Amino acid sequence: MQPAESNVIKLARLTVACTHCSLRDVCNPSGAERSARAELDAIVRRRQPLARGQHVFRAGEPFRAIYCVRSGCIKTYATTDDGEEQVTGFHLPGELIAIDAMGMERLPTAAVALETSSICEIPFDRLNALARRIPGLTEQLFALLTQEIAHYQTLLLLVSRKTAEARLAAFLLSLSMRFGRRGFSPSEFYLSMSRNDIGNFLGMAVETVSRVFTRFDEEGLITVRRKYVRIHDLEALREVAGRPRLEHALQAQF
Amino acid sequence: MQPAESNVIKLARLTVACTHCSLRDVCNPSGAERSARAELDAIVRRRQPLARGQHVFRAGEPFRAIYCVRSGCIKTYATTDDGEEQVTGFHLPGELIAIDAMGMERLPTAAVALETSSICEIPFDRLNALARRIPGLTEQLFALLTQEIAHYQTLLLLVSRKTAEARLAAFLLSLSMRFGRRGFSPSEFYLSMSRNDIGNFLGMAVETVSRVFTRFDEEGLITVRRKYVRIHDLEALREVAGRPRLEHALQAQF
DNA sequence: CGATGTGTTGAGTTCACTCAAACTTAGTGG
DNA sequence: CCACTAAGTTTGAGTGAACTCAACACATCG
Repeated sequence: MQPAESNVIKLARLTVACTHCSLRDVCNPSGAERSARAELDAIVRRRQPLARGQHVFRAGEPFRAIYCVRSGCIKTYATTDDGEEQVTGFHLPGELIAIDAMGMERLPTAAVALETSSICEIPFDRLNALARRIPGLTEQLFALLTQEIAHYQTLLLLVSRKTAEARLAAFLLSLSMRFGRRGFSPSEFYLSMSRNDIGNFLGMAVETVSRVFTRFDEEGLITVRRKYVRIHDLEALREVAGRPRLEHALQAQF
Repeated sequence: MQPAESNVIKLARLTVACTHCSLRDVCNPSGAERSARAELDAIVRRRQPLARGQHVFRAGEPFRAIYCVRSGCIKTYATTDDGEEQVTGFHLPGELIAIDAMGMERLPTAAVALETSSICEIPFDRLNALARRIPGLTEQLFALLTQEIAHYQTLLLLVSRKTAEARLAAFLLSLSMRFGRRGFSPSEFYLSMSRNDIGNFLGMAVETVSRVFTRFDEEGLITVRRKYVRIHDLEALREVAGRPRLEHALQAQF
């Protein structure tokens, strides 16, 4: 009984991951969606589920494939020459990782599971071969890369122009939206990343992350208890996320 | 006499821009460099020189081409919903702009000349057509995009983990390296961007930019007078650029 | 030669950091 | 099963780097 039920859950989650996958509408522009989708499916490989703390890949390894998260949560991070780490993203089911390595020899970032996670592997050479035959696929890959660039532009703006409160609000809104889009609750979820990871990602100290969480809780915007988060006032959170840090510099722009 | 001399200079600069262009080794991997280069040359269009303050394009315009800076300096910037600006880069001769729009409908960032500048236009549809015939070109375009992503990862790390001094030192080093690579002096150059632009780009107030410049000058690292900069101690500057901001958070990583 | 924009310098303030300690939870072995 | 440990989180106190506001200096230009 237990195994059966767990299978049901797994299948449900896998379906979610597939129908909401970032590669889902890879072939929409061209008419021949059906066959293209089938071909894409054929080259995708399911990998063994990863336990918390296991790496999908490490920085510097040769780049061979891109990956799609099916369930769980994957953290990606870059390491600098002087050993510093910068968390570059948290990836939920349906989202792709290692796309920042397309066209590179080696992976610039590492990826590690924050909880038990399952992923799909899409060998890059086979994807490339497919792209040569399917019109529109290359354009879709370009689009994925430019979306990645847009992600960094947003993040940069967030970190350099916004207060700690605005950053965390934006972070929660981002998670909410992405959970919602994938069929999970947008107002209630568990944070699989530590306060340390959040702080690193948003460029603030762990203590500040913790303090801002409690402040939001006290103000009634959210309820937070450790990993659990419930968003009460989405609109107020949006208002907070918009608050700029450099009032002065902004005035000077106009 | 004057016109002739100015022509000589112009030609020299153009040559610099071409032999050091980012698209220069676009076709190296495949053997047929020569013909590919010629074909690429054929689709490149020279545009009228731009005066200071003139836009190459604005955010939201339909994306049709990527551009290569031949001379001068181009600033790119993103604008958010709430009207805030984020300078995303300064582009020197030989560097490409609008590559963050490849595969998008519309341009996400705007580009404006900071001084009299000349640029090349490479229509994207023709580049795509070329890519279909020349093996390796698509991979090169992917590489350009991932380099752009790497640029943002670096910038993010810089803004979120480094002190104001480290940011400005890194900024100067970046300019120095890029000028040097393009055949200009790596130790002596003019900043065509304002303090405001620098501050915006690096996420710090104008006054701080100014103060750090004078501090570097007093310490003998550089000589700075308005737009003019001369780097005296490259190694010391590298040392400063490496200084992290969050000593605490970093220790917690290990 | 004022005018305007850009850059510099000074004074005071504040937000987020560091250091320190207490508390909570999850995991481990007696 | 519970004490014990380790890791992660929260809370408190004090500090400092970078911000804001304000005034001044310098350059460019009609």
